[in-house]
Amino acid sequence: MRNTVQRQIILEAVSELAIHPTAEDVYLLIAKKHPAISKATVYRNLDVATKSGEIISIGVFDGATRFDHNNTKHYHFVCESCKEIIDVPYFDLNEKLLPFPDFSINKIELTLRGICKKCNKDVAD
Amino acid sequence: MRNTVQRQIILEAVSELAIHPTAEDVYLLIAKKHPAISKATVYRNLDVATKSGEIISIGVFDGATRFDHNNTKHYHFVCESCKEIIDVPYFDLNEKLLPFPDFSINKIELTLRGICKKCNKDVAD
DNA sequence: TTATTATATAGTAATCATTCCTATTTGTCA
DNA sequence: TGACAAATAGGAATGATTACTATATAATAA
Repeated sequence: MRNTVQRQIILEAVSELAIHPTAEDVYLLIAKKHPAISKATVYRNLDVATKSGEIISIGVFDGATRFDHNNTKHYHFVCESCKEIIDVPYFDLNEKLLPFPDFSINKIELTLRGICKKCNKDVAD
Repeated sequence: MRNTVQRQIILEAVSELAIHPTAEDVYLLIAKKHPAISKATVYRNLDVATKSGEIISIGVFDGATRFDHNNTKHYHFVCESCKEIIDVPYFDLNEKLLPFPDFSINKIELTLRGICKKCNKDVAD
């Protein structure tokens, strides 16, 4: 894997956006300062970085894949009202998964859906 | 909601396919016996049935949404080798989620990824 | 440092999943 | 049975992503 300028810029953009951007989000942010970087390069680099574990890809809604610069173990909460995706701290599920020895588990994806604190408050107002 | 012939046929196909078919899978199965049913009708009915809770939609990979005739609470395991999607029995996570009172949770989506028993055996051979 | 070479890129076309659109059909209910 | 709103068929349009190809550029060795 070659260390290209584009690759650096793309990964920096994922970190800068922080809040689980789509490939399109990343492309749009980059395009301001680096209009020559093509969308295909953004997609390819996000894919490569996901496979190498530098970032995480999550599929939560709308079809568009989202990317997470936080590559440590954690889960996600999606607010059905404001659509915000909030990181949920990791907790261990080993004991819960003991009853399923047939599955050799490499990865656990947990997505909670509901209403976030802020949106609940809005309703109360 | 009107009870159309197409609707019945589509929901029967989801049950018949059982193993988490895509809209395309459903369409192809139906097309054999009912070539006049359009793909748009398949998509629309799968969407309506998902919203009414008759079936469940899951997004696991490939971009294509998959549908589950089993509309009871349960989780999924995706084999990274054979790509099979296997239902995992429901287990309660309430105690694990107590530390997150800010989230008003309506739905829990848990997807495990790894290698299924059958594929693990194949490697051993 | 320079030449070599294989990999990455830019730009665009193509593909795939899904939704939209509209004339026509068909459940439903009076 | 008739009226009408809702659903359908079929195809066009959209949005996300991948494929393609000529060109550019990291990496490596001389």
